[in-house]
Amino acid sequence: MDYSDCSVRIAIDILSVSWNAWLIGEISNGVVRPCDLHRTISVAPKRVLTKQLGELEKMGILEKKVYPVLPLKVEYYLTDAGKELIPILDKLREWGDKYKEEFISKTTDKSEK
Amino acid sequence: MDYSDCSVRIAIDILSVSWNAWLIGEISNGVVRPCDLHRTISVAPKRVLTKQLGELEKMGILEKKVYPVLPLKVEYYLTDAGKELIPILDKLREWGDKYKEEFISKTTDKSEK
DNA sequence: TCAAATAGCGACAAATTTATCACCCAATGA
DNA sequence: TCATTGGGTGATAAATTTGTCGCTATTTGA
Repeated sequence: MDYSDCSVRIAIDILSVSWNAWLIGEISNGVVRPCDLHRTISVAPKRVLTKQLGELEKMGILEKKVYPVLPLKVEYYLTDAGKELIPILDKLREWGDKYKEEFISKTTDKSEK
Repeated sequence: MDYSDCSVRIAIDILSVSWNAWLIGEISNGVVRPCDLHRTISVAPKRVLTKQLGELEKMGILEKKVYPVLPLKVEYYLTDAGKELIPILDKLREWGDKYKEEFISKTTDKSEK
């Protein structure tokens, strides 16, 4: 997988990484502090979320705000690039809702290991 | 990564797997025979494309037509579910086109290992 | 008879991604 | 003083995904 300057790939690569889509969704929903994100997406290891938040910031999807108060307060916001991923996530969800059942029935046959 | 009945995830998981997005794109473009797909997506190992075509068929994204002629002729077509991924891929491409430069400049700093 | 084209599979290795574990620092409240 | 909250890191292990290699089969054309 490395048709790396392909526009489609760039977008997919961002959304497909571990918890990114969920993170982006929650942040656009107003859950902007790391500790709250940890609580909300509690199945994801803390370390991983922290790392992803950093990556997404570097990529220009998120913007980090650090308030110089104590206890330290940090917030992440979507950049314009990040905001424009939301309608795409909505489309993906629509597609998923529509075909989920069919999809699950077709792929959950034998194995189940 | 296993919020597995999540609609968004299901769609992303399909598109993010190795050559799937490209395969779907080519097929919707009229490149429907395995041998032609191999030639078109020549950077991808033959074995991998074959496997993915099978997976996409099982998932209900592709439909396989085998013509009982020799030399054996096989064609893959998009199902309705598959066709409905095309506009989403277009949106992803649009997003990528718009933010690609910015993205690349922000992520191609140090490392380069 | 042999090479080439078409379609495909199994087993294993390499690479990448995710997760785990144990830490650091600062400040607050009991 | 000690546990708790909030933010974060480094090293390494586990898991998953991708890729490699070598095969099988059939038929056509040289």
